[in-house]
Amino acid sequence: MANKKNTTIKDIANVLGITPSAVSKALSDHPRISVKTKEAVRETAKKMDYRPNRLAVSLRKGKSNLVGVIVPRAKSNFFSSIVENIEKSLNQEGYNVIITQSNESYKKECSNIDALLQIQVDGIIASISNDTTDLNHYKKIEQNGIPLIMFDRGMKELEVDSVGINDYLSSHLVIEHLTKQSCKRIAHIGGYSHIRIYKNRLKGYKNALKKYNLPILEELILEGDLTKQDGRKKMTQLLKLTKRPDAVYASGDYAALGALQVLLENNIRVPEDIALVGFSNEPFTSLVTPSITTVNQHSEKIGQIAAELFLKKNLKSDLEKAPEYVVLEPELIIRESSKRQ
Amino acid sequence: MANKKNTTIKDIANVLGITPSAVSKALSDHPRISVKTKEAVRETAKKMDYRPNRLAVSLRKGKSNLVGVIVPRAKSNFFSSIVENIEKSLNQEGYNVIITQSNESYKKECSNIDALLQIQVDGIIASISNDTTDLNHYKKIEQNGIPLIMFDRGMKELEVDSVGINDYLSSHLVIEHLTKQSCKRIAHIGGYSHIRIYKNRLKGYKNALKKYNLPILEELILEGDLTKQDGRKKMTQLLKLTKRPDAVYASGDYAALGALQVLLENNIRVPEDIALVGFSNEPFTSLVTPSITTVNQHSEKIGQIAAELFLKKNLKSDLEKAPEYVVLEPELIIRESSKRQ
DNA sequence: CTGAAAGCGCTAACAA
DNA sequence: TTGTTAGCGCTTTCAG
Repeated sequence: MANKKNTTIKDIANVLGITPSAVSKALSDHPRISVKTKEAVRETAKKMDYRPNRLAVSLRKGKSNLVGVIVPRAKSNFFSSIVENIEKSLNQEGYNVIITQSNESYKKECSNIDALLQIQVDGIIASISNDTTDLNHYKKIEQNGIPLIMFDRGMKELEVDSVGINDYLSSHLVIEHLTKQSCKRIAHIGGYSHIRIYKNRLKGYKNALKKYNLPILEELILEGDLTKQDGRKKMTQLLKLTKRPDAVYASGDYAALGALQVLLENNIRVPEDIALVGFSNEPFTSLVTPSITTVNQHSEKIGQIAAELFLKKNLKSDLEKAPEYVVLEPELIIRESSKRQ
Repeated sequence: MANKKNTTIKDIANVLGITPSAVSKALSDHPRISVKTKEAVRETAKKMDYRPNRLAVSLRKGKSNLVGVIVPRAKSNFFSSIVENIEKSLNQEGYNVIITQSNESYKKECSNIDALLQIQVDGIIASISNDTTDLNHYKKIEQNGIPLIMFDRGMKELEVDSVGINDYLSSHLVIEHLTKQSCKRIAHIGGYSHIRIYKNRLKGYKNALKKYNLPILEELILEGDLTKQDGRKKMTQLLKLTKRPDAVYASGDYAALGALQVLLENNIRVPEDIALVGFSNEPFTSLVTPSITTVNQHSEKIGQIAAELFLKKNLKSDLEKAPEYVVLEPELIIRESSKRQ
């Protein structure tokens, strides 16, 4: 913080021979201040390079104009694009955004929340880490009386505003596409099912199999953290089966990438022997060979809507209102890894 | 900010029948407070879920315990890994880190700096955007009396603490390797040379060519923003030459990727016809086919050192000290895109 | 239209 | 060992 003393409202007042309160009012364009004074104040403020002390303003107003964002991983293109759009929307409204990442760790998530609450953010926009099952730290946010908005990964136990895509439908699109490629034994590498989106994708997967008269085989349904490592492990496991799958639908692109690597290492042709579909449309899916079919989640939209939900909640400061759930339509992006024809 | 009134130091004082100042001192473990009082205060503080109001503390102390970080792009693995390590180091010291991204835009960089100064961060750790030539906004930071630390991309005009790798040497490693693959016409897709690191890489490139008795050909030296798009453009341009290069050294992995795409689209064999080297060791360089040879910049180290530089400067609050420059050794990672043997 | 004064929550001299 | 007091910079009633 400044060594060189910043000019304060008082300095301006002294220069102009008026009181600090008059300066404050002039600066905030109070109606009962003469135009002449206002102009004088604004002018000397500029001349003296006056910048209001946000700390003081916040302390006084009980509002920091800071919004905290918690993402599981900032590297992921999906999340970073969401963050970008949250920032864009909130900056326009005069908020500054503080980005933190949990690295998929429950512990880091807790400390992030603590840090944000301590900084006195006006609200938190978050996506839950894979590692999180206990939700008490999220309840702290409510207890602080500030809004919480969730995106992508929510939890049914947490009744807060949220935005995400229709995961159930996503699975339907994937399975529909794979059956058209005449796949019959479709495996699913899923995320932890305590997280709603993964649960819904699993549900959609099972339901779609039924719809297309395919059997649901427990040995083909796996659950993990969807990292590249996890994808490798799960694919290796699937290859050990006496009856191998002829398609793999992974609930995340990184897991799909890991699976692809294992397949290629074992000289299994993709998609001819085993077709592959990922989730999230990370940029690398179009870079690898073969390119990976995946589901686009409209990250820009998600960020924007999350910001809007916060603004709405914050404006009304009506935390008791029933939560609003926004659900976007998924889009299947078909690439080489699943196109047999 | 809290609707439900948070407990303050005063509340605790009232409960215990002592004064706020006694509570304050007890909480900060002041030596001249009785152990009994301290215990009582700590206990009721916990019971009442007391959390100090950082705004008030900051206002009072003239120190926010916030450090701002500006990265050109948060998506890039290089930068996100640096940020991760800055966070890790500074959190340990009780600082919270605010991450902002300039998206390689001068304008956004300015507004980021303004935002950070307004939030009253205690220091800023930044890497310059490609788009930036004017440096007045950085001087504002000094004017605010807080330390500025630069990493990776610095500017010679800015005499501040900084950390990066030996770019000059990096180019030498690259050219040495390429000559060993018997490349004779090595093109360079460089970054804007007003940015020091790109200038140094260019210098290293030219110098190494001389060392290996290869001619410096201006038509093989290009300059741009090093995006994938830019890489495509520059590669296309190089292919139009009557005498094509037999190797391309790009100062960034994204540009290398763009170049690779163009090469493959034109059925040019990599590395047999044209060898390719990138810079930064982004994860995708090992994922594409052929995998891309690149330079590892030790991002973890850079983040950690940047944090240390800040702490040192901040501790001494001695902004006048001569700036410290930390230079790390680069490491060439040889992959398929340049291995001819 | 402008000024006086109180106070947001906390800390730190100085007193007692 | 504890209390008193002033004040960080700003906003906001309430008077004038």
